[in-house]
Amino acid sequence: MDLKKLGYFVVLARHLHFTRAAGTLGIAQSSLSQQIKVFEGELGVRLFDRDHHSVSLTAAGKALLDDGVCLLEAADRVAGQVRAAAAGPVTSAT
Amino acid sequence: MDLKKLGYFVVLARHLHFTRAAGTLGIAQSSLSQQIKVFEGELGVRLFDRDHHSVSLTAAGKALLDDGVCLLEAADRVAGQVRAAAAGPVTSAT
DNA sequence: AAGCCTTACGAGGAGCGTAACAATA
DNA sequence: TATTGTTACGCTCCTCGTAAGGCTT
Repeated sequence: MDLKKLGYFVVLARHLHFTRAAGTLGIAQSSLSQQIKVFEGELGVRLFDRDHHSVSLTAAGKALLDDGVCLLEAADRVAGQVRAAAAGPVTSAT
Repeated sequence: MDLKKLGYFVVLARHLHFTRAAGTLGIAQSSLSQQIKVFEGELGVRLFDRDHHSVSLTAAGKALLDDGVCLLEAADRVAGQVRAAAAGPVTSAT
């Protein structure tokens, strides 16, 4: 489970549009296509149904969108807490 | 926040011994040393105090050990749930 | 013709191993 | 000297971008 690819997935899941999602992420659209495919391969699950003119989430994709966002936020929070712990090891209160 | 490096950190934090931790992880000891250093750099925090014959957790390291394990487990759980969602979209009960 | 996703191919960076080095007991 | 952690160097794989291809409207 790679957090980087998970982030790509979340952005794409919100746009449901490779070109725009790639723009948001600041990478090429083809790279996003590749990474999503790799991510699906790693999970062994198809996350999106892509027809030539419509991208939609599969059931697995919907499940991952919910939990994935939480996971990403949790990771961010942990990083912040670690930095805080290093800066000022507050025992309990202010 | 890279989950792979976080996993390395957790194993090292439990062994408090680079050589053994590297053995557990199945990588070279020097590689572990490098990855931990990179990880510390990414977080901007020192995780371990290393003397030549003793490795110990800093305050930040201890904080990360607790939360990091949870994060890793959460990531694992999410992956499992996604696969389950793909296999059998159980609405509520059996 | 225009828009959208995918595949092919090449460049750059990250991760890893081997080897060499420094310090402690 | 044996053990432990760090640094240097080279290799391999992964990620990304550009270019070309195929399908739909």
